[in-house]
Amino acid sequence: MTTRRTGLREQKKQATREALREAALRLALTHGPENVRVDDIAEAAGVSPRTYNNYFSSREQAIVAAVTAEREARVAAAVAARPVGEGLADAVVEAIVAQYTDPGEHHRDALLLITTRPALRDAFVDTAGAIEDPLADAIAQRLGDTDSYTPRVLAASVAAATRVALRQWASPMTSGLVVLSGSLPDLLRTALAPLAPALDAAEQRARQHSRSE
Amino acid sequence: MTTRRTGLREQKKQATREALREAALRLALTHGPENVRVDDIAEAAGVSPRTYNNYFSSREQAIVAAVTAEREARVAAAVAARPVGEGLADAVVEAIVAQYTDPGEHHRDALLLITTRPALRDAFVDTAGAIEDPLADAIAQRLGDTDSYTPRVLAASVAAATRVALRQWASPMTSGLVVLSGSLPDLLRTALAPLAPALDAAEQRARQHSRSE
DNA sequence: AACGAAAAGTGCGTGCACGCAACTTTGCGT
DNA sequence: ACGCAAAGTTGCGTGCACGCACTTTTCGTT
Repeated sequence: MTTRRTGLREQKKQATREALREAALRLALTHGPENVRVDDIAEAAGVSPRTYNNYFSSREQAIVAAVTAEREARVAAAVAARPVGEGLADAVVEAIVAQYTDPGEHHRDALLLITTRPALRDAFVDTAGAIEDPLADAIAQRLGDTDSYTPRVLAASVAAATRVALRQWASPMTSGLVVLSGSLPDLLRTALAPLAPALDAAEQRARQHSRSE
Repeated sequence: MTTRRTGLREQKKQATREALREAALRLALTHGPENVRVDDIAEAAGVSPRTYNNYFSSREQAIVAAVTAEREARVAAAVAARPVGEGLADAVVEAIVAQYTDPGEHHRDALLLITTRPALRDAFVDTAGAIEDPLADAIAQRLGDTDSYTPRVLAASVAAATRVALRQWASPMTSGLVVLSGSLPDLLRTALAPLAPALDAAEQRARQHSRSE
């Protein structure tokens, strides 16, 4: 046994996953989300309805996945790729902002749809939780701390702050008195700022720890 | 109009809610969670199945609620009740630990059941999210900061750290090599510790701000 | 090349969540 | 005391999530 997760299998699996989420988004855009049934998505993707449910556990999840696909892995990779001289707080913030910054906006209409419907909005906000585990690994790597809860707590907090920013960004900008939400990168920086002291403190402790042993 | 949320209505509502969660827990304990249908819970509580679903959106939620009822409000109240001289980080940590520390363990068997079944375990861990909004209000109160995202981000982070602690505590203590999880208060303090710098820094900023205006 | 185990896909059946549209209860204003 | 508006309850119908058992596909091994 060499590498479990070998080629053709995983490849087809990813193809099916992509076909499903693309079909879900396309149908949601053309007919409106509430007029798309699971069977339609499955049929459009060429699989059985039961198989659809092996990949996504809700219609909203499938639709939103077309926009947020693989973001969790990219965030973790982005953190790992940051220069070692950079502080942990900056590294995390920049990595997240980069991944949520819009690259040309292929999905402009999709995002409009998502922010419009509450159910999709919720599903979209919840995707922030997916970065938690990969991010915890990346932070643990940076801190050289693989056996305490600190990386997990920090990653969970970062994910939580990201959720706050996403919810604000996607929320109907309460018309009357309140300001209309700024750009997503600005919101993310603002939401993540309060966590910087915690991230930096963890880094300090990690340094001291590695120096003393 | 004085106090919306007047007496008899809300009273009955709470009574129904309590009847439902008590019934759910009792039936789950006697017959096992997977042998309890929604209709059974509703019937035992004396309401229609449809009404059950107006209160809880899953069987697991109802069962777990019997143990975690009103915890969110109590956490917020506990934070508010802490002496003003105390640092924010200490206030929050002590408030949470106090609310999750077991008062006599009425629910010992219930907790055993919850930690045993994965579905119940997940629902239990998720209840930590409920403290987010009330805690945000309490923190905003303490900081005198009602218009920035900081309280919401801090509250969300605290909730996230709490989730980490709960998950660890309720997790099957992977038999073999890994240590068995410590007491819940200890776990909570450990999980919340990395956030102390962020909480204290926010408090510092709040003080400076109020001094300069 | 053939075989056997593991993994992915499928069909079926069951219980459930939730929108909707009555209907009943509560409580405030007069 | 009365009546109306708001809040809560209920039954119905629809689509869905998911466990289970079975078929098909993939892939390492001999």
